[in-house]
Amino acid sequence: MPDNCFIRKIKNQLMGIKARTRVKEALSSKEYGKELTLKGWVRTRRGNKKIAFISLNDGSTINNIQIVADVPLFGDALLKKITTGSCISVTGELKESMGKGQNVEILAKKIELYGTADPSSYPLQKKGHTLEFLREIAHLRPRTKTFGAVLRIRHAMAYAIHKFFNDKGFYYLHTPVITGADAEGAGEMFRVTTLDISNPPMTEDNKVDYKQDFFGRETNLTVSGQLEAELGALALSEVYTFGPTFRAENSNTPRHLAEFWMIEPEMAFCDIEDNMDLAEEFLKYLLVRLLDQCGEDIEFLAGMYDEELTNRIRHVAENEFIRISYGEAVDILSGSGQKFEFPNHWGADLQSEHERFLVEKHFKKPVIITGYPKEIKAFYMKQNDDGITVRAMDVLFPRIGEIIGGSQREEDMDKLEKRIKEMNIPRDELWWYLDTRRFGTAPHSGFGLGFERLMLFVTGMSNIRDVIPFPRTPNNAEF
RNA sequence: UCCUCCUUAGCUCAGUUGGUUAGAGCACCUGACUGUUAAUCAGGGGGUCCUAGGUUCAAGUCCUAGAGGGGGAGCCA
Repeated sequence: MPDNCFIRKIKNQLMGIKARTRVKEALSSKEYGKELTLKGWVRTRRGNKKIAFISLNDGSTINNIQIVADVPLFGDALLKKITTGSCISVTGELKESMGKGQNVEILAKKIELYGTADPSSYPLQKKGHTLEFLREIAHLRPRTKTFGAVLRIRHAMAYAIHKFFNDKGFYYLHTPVITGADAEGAGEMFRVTTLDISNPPMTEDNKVDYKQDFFGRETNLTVSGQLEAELGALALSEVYTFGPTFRAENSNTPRHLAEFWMIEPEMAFCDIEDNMDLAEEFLKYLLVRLLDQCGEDIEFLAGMYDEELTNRIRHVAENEFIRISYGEAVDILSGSGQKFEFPNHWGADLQSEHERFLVEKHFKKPVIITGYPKEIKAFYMKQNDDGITVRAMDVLFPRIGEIIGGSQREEDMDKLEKRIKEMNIPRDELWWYLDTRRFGTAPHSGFGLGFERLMLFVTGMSNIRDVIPFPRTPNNAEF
């Protein structure tokens, strides 16, 4: 019977990696006396003439492992080069630690220096840095505890999203990143072109001649995969997308990115109630999994940035979401006695302050609001019989506001066409979308979850630029 | 895009009613120290006070414009 170590060796060989133990594995091992090889980046080195202590991290866990090096054995020259930020390989014996602060350590027998990091120019110090400063060195910030934690959580959430939908029988649909449609009206778009923008070909009536462009037409980066996801749902029944999304809005807020990731499930034979059920189950699933799998990282972020983080996650995971109509929300707001900067009235969209009041003060739970006036929502949303509201739903979370926006879709060809006309949407560009209503239409629903909004909630970070590795915002596309 | 606050050493910041040579902590460099825990102790080097104008005998400090950043708002996910 092969032991775990043997299996790991085989796995590592398959991956083309020489046998190496990850820091996470070493820290939880009790095989004292065993010789291990660890590789990683140095967080700090301290000590005296006789003995040196090196904190090593390889990103497998938030915790560092302590390497103990006998100074005479390795020599001053080598140890002096092992500074914060340098990369080393250490082979040594796993030991119970004599010192406080860690259970195990590695007594080094061999140290190989892969890469030095000049201490006078390496920007990361062992002291804490502000998040604003770290944004300027986004190429190095994954080496900090905070961003290590955030990126591990980001991975865990992305994986959990795929697992949730896969286990429910959804198919992952790859919708296009480059789109020819500018119909959804979800926001300003980034143009995609290979034309020489300083000297584009012109038509006779002095307009840019996109017929000569790469695709023979105007194209943009997608603002949503929803319309294409509907095509998938009306064939495979349940699909979801999970991909990059682009908005060229000049939004300068801690909640907006020009490039972000969105998850959009779309389900045939599904009404607005089923849609809300799925959204709630989905979010709770992710939170439970998060607490189960990312405990140490969450604990660190809670201690560092947000004392209430764990409680808030648990509270949302364990409580029913409140479900109210737009009309009820308006009544609660006007009857609340609360003074708002922008007083609300029926027909106007809810302001951030209104959403926060409902979620954080009035209900103290996530709230799902449905039945918005059709005037303030998109053309594709299913119209209610009252003729004035649509089956939209917004899921509002504490701290971050709208985390999900969705709806039951209008499957009736006549109603949909009428709405397209009323809202002046170019019908010709949507012939393929309308075809699904011509041929075998079906009731269906879906929603969009902003991945980074979810990340804000689960990490306790307060700026969306700190939950994506390389944020793109107005005036910033470095790295 | 609007409102508001900020920008001084590598980092985080102090700098009085405008007044000599702009400071601190950490980091860095040198040295000391036999098990450290963001090690400790002693010493040292380090400045385009965001940029450009202006007011003044004198500007880090006051005024104007611009750039960058934070927070709030709008748009939204």
